[in-house]
Amino acid sequence: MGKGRNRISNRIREHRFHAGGMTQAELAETVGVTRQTVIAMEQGRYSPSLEVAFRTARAFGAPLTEVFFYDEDENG
Amino acid sequence: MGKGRNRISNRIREHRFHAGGMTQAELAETVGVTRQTVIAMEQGRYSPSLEVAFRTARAFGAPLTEVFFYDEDENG
DNA sequence: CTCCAATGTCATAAAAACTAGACATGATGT
DNA sequence: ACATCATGTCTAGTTTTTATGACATTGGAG
Repeated sequence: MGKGRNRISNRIREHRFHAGGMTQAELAETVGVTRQTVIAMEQGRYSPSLEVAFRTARAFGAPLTEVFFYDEDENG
Repeated sequence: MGKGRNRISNRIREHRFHAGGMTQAELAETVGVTRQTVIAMEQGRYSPSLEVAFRTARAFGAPLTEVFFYDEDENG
């Protein structure tokens, strides 16, 4: 969907560090995606599929809504 | 992604009816997607993007995790 | 019965997510 | 200096999501 910038933000990085310094590669394997996907996701370059989002949150033992956020502003 | 069946389930239909009989077409316009997307999503034929999932939940005034569910069984 | 709204299907095509591999850089360690 | 790990970039390709439009079915209302 992406006309302009992404309305989705996340705290993947914080969760990785909080999880004892889990690397992007480790997270990727746990989630079942490639390292590239983790990097792009973490940088907010695109919003992942709901399934990947759920598995990512689950990798941290956190609910999805504590890892991903919908920034609502303007036209909504 | 998507080898076997979908691990994502949802209660979109229940929320639609609970929201005073909101139609699929109305939901589609509120969310900003087409009617087809709502139908496929509601039937669980695929897991939507996180952004669409957030907007869908928001259309019901409910948190994402009350509309979409990650069914974890086997090889998680 | 006829009209219409709501749901659903099918096919085609564009856009976005995701994969795979090569390569660059900064930090850390030997 | 050399090796290694973690991060990040780039290009190119596959898969999935999403759009568009045409059409079938069901149920209710006039």
